[in-house]
Amino acid sequence: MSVTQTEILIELSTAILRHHNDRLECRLVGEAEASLSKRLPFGPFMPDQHRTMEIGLRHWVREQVGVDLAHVEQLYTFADQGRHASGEAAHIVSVGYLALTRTPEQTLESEKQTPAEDGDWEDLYAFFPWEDWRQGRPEILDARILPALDKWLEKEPHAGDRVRLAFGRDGAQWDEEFVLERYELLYEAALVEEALIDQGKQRKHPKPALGLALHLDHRRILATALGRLRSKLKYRPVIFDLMPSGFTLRALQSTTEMVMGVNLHQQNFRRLVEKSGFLISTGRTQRARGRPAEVFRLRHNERTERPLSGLRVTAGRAKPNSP
Amino acid sequence: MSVTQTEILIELSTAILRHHNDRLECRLVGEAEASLSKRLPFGPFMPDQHRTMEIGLRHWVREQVGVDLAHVEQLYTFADQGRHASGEAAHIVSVGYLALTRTPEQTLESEKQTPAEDGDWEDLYAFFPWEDWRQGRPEILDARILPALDKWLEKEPHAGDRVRLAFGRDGAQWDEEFVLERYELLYEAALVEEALIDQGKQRKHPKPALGLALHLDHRRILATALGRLRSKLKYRPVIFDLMPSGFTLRALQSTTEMVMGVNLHQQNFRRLVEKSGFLISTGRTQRARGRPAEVFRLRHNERTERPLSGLRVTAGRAKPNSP
DNA sequence: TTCTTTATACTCAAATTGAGCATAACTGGT
DNA sequence: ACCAGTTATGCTCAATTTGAGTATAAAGAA
Repeated sequence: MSVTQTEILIELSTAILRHHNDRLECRLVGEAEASLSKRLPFGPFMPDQHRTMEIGLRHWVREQVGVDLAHVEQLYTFADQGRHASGEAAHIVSVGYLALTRTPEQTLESEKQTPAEDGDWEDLYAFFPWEDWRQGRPEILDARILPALDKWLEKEPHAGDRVRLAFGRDGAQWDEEFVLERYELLYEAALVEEALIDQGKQRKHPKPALGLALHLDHRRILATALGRLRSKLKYRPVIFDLMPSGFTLRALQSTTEMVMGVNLHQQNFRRLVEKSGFLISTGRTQRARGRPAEVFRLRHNERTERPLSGLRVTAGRAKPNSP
Repeated sequence: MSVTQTEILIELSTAILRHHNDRLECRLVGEAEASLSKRLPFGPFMPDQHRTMEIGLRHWVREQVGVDLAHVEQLYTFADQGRHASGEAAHIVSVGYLALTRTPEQTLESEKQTPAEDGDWEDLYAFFPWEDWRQGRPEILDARILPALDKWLEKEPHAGDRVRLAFGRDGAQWDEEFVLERYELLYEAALVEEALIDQGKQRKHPKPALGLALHLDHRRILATALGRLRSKLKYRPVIFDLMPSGFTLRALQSTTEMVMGVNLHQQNFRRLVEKSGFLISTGRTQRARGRPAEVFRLRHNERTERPLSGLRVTAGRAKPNSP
């Protein structure tokens, strides 16, 4: 059995997320110079130096970013032709990872300004504005996305059902986990900038782009990351890997809402969390504007491995914060 | 940024599952000759010839196995050193896939003998006897696995909590999704044959092995596949990709039980499925020993993409079939 | 006919979920 | 000190879902 003709190069790319500045943020590297935008932290997998890919990944993250990773999870391996600049000597296979990092410590209201070392953390929803339903249904959906998809569907009617399910039309429910499916459809319909670039077309901005673009397929990896995280929240306690050691229930809820992109019923969220038994009260209390809140911490925080059951949050019919 | 020193070779390996002969079966290839046992269907990824890895995978499956794949899903990419025979020129990275294939058609009770072309399909639980709880708690657990793990834990006490959670001891629930976690623990404790081989130790059968071994890390891929399938059943309707076009509710339940490794409450299963709205009755009926059963088929079977909601089966407290 | 077997139909209580209302404990302004 | 605004926490209640049975229907076998 003969061997590959083109040399294969494995690129490890990581979506590193954190909750900071009251946003869900993603770490980016690279100067926003010439050609295209930023990229995820990444580096080649070098089997001679790294026993496993995760070790390699932690190496690159340590080198490019100065953060401790709380949770690391392999997402998907992409090897599509055409997603990477062709004409290169090697064929690039890209292995995407999701990593979560804990908020340093109690971000007090007073010191919200970003410290200098913070480098390049971008609001995750800047890449996917249609995924954030916390203020209600995003206008961009009805104003631009669905009309554009409808126009595309005239040429590609076979995709009608996929659009219907991914974007929750005609009775189908909006499923917040289908982040990747939605992004892929927008890519296929050439509504995101990366699609135009991959097709070699000029960037003739007929309309402003849908969300910020990223290098190569990095936004696809990011979409996979968000979808996976949203899904995983429901059955594994990964949300705590975004929290500092002590936190209020309100902070936990905000983080959850940020990830899920929807608002939750506060009292029911409290009931859910208390019943789950994950948390234990530190005697402390934290004060802000209203009544001071009890500060909790994770029970089993000695163990890094905690394959427990997750939070089972559901979007429910909670009203958006504002009109 | 320089390039890898060792050449990288990507191997695509697929766990192909089907429900046949009243078993959940996995397709194997390769003569059970010299060194080690069978392997999963596999082949190298050749970027010059296959635009995506999935296309490459379908190519190898078509070449080695003569089945139509209903569902194909990428599982995980393994690149651990030491899991593959070292000393080779290239470093092998192994991308594991799960594929489901539909039972050809109504397997009548009368023709249960395996046709000749059936080649090499092995009972999945031959590899993981501790995962099948349909006849009640497998004896192998208390008879051999847990005692051996306890002995191992004396040397590696740090793994105590992982064992507790994976194998459901001291109040922890047995979670049928933790197939991979359990297999990895058995590997680390050197209780499966692959571990001995990877350590270069002689095969000095002190005790019979735990389950059938496979080539390289193929059993790990298979464990990943079973765990993923068990998990996915609960939120996506993948079970139907193991069914023929028409089937009775009892057949659907049996397949589900086979995958989950537990028995379900028949009346509640029926209620669940009916409420889900996936099925539609063909007027037909199928008879066997008792009252004839209605034959159903999937509603949307025109579409291959059906990101709908899944079955949410729970193990409940159903009693095992027999003592 | 009378068993035996399997399918299907209902019932019922316990648990969970979705939504509110009510109260407590602060801050800030007057 | 008092009041308005804000956030946390406690509790209730009805609708739904779940777990587990009991009852009945429709075959084949004895």
